[in-house]
Amino acid sequence: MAMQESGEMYLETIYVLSQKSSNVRAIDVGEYMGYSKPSVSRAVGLLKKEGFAVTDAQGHIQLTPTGEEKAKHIYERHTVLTKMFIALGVDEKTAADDACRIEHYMSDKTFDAIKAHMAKYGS
Amino acid sequence: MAMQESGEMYLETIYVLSQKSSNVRAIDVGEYMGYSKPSVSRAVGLLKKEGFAVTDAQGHIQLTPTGEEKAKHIYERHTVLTKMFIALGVDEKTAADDACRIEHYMSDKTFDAIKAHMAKYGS
DNA sequence: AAGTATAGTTAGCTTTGACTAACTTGTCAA
DNA sequence: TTGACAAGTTAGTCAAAGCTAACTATACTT
Repeated sequence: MAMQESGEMYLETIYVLSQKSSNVRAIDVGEYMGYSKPSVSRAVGLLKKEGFAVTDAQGHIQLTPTGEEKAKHIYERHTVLTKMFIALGVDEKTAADDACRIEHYMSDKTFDAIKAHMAKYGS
Repeated sequence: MAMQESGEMYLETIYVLSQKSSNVRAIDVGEYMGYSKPSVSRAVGLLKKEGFAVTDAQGHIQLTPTGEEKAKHIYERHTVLTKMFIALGVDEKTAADDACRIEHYMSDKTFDAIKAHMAKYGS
């Protein structure tokens, strides 16, 4: 089955945190997202089962190539949509919040059209 | 608590069907949305409890003023977003499908910015 | 070495919103 | 008038994804 919004958010968060520090732990993910430890534990377990992440003996979470690809895919939506909303005059926080929710529900077709438009005319 | 995507979709569907025929029944809503009778029954029950809809003895569903206002609010998102995506070169079906999902997750601020932009430059 | 704090997991609860099966109710036709 | 079909409801199931409580295991401190 296709990944849900929830799984995508965990993937994206792990990806973002990986950019800052190479040691991403479940507790960091939980703090970042405002979720409890068991919720993260469960979600990371699912990501592992689906082949998007692995953990080492120290509990450090890393994305697999597939996981990273997927995370980048989502994160690109996040950045492009945020930029578009800001370009339309929306404040940064609202733009980012909206992008964060919408990014999971937009088809590739529509996103590509937006991306192309932004590349041409976007600030 | 705030209404979820599910409730908004039922409201919107009742609203759209009301435009075509004044007698909207649960079965029509179910067929339109592809949901079973019990799902619609339950959902309409919730809309009634929250004051967004009423039914008469014949089972005809009508939106209350509050319900209609809310439905229009969502439906406007639907039409404006669909138009925007089409203006960006997306095919009609994809545009409508994406709008249908995204409409529930966009803040008023961002939507108003898009609406204003479309009013100025939109086709 | 013992105690404490931190991190992760397990078990079980809750809500949302779908589903099927089975019942009720009302209308219409033979 | 009786039988059948259509519409709606009730009861109970399931999955997703959050939660708390309580357990385990590791690691640091004294």
